[in-house]
Amino acid sequence: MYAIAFTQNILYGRWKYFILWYLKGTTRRYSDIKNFLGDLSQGSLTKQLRELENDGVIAREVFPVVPPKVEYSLTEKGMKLIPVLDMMEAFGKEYGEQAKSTNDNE
Amino acid sequence: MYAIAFTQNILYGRWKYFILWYLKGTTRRYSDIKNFLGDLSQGSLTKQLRELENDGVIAREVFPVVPPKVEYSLTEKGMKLIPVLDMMEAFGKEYGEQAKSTNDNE
DNA sequence: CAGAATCCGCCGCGATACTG
DNA sequence: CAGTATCGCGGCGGATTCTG
Repeated sequence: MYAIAFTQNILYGRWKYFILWYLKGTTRRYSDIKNFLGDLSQGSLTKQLRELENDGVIAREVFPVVPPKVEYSLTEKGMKLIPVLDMMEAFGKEYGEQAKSTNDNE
Repeated sequence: MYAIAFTQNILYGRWKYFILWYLKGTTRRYSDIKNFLGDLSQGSLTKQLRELENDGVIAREVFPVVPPKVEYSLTEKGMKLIPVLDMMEAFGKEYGEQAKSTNDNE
């Protein structure tokens, strides 16, 4: 049961789910991720990315070019989290959408 | 994709996962849950339970007896979250235990 | 472009005390 | 036994500024 705590700890963070979701099956640049998430600051994003990297679920590749270029992708370990995301999305689709029929603020 | 946010919001909380996990397939009393989780205070537990109840994933039944008795159980909606918990547990079992062999930083 | 470093506000959570 | 009410802290996340 404490296995859940381990997983929860990795995913605990406001943007972790979205980052992983966005990296699903693709490699993304730092600016792409930031642009996708939109609302968060660079400091927060970098922090979340570092944590995910430290937990071994995403990989960070730096290209030594003049305009800095850094790409992020899921590791093997990170891909194992996709089923979790899929289950969460399925649940949200079943129960979440109907609640925002005429209400779509924010 | 915002469906994930919906699910995340329901599960966001330090003890939500454990509470749902503990209620999986069973009805439990308030004191049972508290005893199971151990470390948290009554105030925190009640708050988490109220939130879960408000989100419609657990049901609360009060028995009007002299020593108060309240039982909690998963609703149909709550049972739909079990796959998420199972996926998280599977991931944690695969990666969590082996990682804590000799490494215990912070 | 992709950070690092710093400061700050919020609130989630815990501790405590009190109640029916 | 199962709460409610209040207070306070710690830590996450956000905003800003500065770098290579």
